[in-house]
Amino acid sequence: MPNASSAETQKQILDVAEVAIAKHGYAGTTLRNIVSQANVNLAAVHYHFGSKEDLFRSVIERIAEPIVSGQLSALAALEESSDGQPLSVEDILRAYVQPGFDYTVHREAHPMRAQFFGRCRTEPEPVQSIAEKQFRPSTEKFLDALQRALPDQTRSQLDWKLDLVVSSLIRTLGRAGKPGALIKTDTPEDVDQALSKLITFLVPGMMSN
Amino acid sequence: MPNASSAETQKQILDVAEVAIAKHGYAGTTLRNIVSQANVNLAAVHYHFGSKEDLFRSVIERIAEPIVSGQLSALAALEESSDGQPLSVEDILRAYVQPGFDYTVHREAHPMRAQFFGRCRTEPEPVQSIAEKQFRPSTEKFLDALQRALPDQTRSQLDWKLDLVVSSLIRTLGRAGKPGALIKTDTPEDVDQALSKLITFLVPGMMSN
DNA sequence: GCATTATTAAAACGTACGTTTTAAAATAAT
DNA sequence: ATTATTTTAAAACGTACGTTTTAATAATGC
Repeated sequence: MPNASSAETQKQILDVAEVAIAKHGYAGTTLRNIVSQANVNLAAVHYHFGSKEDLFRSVIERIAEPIVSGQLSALAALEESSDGQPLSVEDILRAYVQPGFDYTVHREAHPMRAQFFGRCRTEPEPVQSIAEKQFRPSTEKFLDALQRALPDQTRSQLDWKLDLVVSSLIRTLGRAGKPGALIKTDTPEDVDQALSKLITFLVPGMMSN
Repeated sequence: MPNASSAETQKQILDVAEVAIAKHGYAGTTLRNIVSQANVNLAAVHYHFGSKEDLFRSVIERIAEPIVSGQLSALAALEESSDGQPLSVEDILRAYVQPGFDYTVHREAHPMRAQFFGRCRTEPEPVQSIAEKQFRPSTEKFLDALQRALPDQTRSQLDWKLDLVVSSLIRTLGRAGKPGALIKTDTPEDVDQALSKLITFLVPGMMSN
């Protein structure tokens, strides 16, 4: 029966691990570095999570969940209010991209979170598979929606196009604040404008055949 | 005065290091793993390159050079044959993307090369800076060309757009052969068709304002 | 209160890392 | 041919890794 301080310890480890992995990658992140920043004992990682890889898995799951459920509910809300008419590509992409923007820029989330996602798509196995597995349910539903909106495009075409949308989203979020980036500051106006520009950049390519 | 076998040793180290870093990242790649695969002595790395970081620098430089010079000569050829008329966005993007396709898919280069580029844009410093420095001269020239072709767009807009083009290029190359990827096989027809589809996807967004 | 469990703490385990050192072998120069 | 130099080889250096073990402390159940 876990107590309050146990949950705190776990949260501190997860918080620090998330940023550390985003900054230095999985192999470049050491447990000793994590526990030092988190002010917990080294053995706590194995006690609460089992191993370094299991800790990584927990970090990914915790991060992905709110984004995936945000995407799914945004899509559901769209379909709810459309009364069976096909959705526009722009609306679909917005629903897909918006939660990532919200959770990495607007809200409490650490700005390093986008960097973390970028790493999830380039790190060696099993990191890639673990991350992809987390997002698959959402990806499938959005591909279905895109297929209905763009019936003259093949599924495989939509596959790689949506994959490039994700690449663009991650890159945009990860470069926020850096010189030449689309997102200049983290003010809501800046972020909303950036989101619109990103959508404007992506939608025409999505529709072109 | 280096001899023939010295150059061979260096090449073997560079070849193996390139693939290893692409697969496992900088921190995940060990010198002992490299020299074991390359059949050279551990001390040879420090003797020929100085340190692990210097080796990494050498790998990046060797890979970037042919691509950058390919991009620059393609752009120069375009401007040569256009007699001062503005270039089309499609032609510019083709000149920019083509060398990457050639050197990572068509030719002798290892298919892991695209993965390597992807890593260069996400790995911690100083890796990112080293890589970006290699491509900057080409990037600047292409931004100039895009600015002439799209005078109604701001430079900062072209900045992040071209950056997303690079992201899409790298992602497309890195996923070649995997399920759902744009590049299905490494046959010239497949690759050329994939390049055209990628350009078709990117050009409209590049022009939209 | 006492026994039991859950959690933290500290130390040590074996392994592997990047690097340096020392010496041997191969190559080039005179 | 013999010196001088370059390159390879082997071993060791100090450090740090993920993990395990052992013990102490804090919380819970009866």
